[in-house]
Amino acid sequence: MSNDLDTVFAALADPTRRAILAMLLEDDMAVTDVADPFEMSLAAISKHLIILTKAGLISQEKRGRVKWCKLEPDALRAASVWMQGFGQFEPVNLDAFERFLEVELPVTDDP
Amino acid sequence: MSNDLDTVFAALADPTRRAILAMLLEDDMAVTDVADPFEMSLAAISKHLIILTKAGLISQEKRGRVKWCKLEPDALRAASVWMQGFGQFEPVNLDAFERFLEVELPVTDDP
DNA sequence: CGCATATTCAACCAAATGGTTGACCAAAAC
DNA sequence: GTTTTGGTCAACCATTTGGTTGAATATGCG
Repeated sequence: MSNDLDTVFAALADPTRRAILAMLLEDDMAVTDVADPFEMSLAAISKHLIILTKAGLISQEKRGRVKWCKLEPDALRAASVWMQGFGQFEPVNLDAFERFLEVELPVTDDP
Repeated sequence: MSNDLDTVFAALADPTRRAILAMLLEDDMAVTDVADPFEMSLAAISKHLIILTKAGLISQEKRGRVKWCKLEPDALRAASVWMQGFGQFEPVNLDAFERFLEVELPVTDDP
């Protein structure tokens, strides 16, 4: 039984894609600008964006020759709901979130 | 073991592994009993359990010839925290996040 | 128009993933 | 002891993944 959690979690499993999501958290971006800080080819980033789109994590809208990418947090929320099934979480740990921001957000260092 | 988001999300991306986690939510289980409801081989389930262990989502303890599997929600918690960053706020705002925590998620003791 | 820019497509590649079998080892049961 | 049970290991296989290039397709600009 393959549901959309498969694609959402698989999309989140790649550090490049998580870095892209972090970038889109700040603002909508064109594909070329998303690709800019990464060392890989534009085609590779384009593929990552397609994966994120199929997972519903972002949406892409073409205006002119520029395709704009926009964060769509609803899919993340769905995954989060799945996790609530494991309801034994302690409340969200702020320290962990801050550590995430320090480690994950500087996308220029991303492998 | 590792709380790396890569391995945690990759582990969660497989429906068999999510089903295993759901089973372990009810109680600790031996490897053979985990494998029982699935149609695949015991070796395949054993591999899935190793992946879950490496992701830190479960732990395995051998008592006698039986290896017991136990849910370890810490890694899930880390992933959940990561997702909260996207689900709740448009621009990441730590102050707002902290305020949100105080209002919406009052700290309680370990359940 | 002619050319640059933005993005994808197609073919290819190496490595990882998810599964299978059969041999193997340790612990328990008879 | 011998056999059964619990579980992993090793080798293999098919498919997917993440990346590369180079060509192709639009769109905008001078």
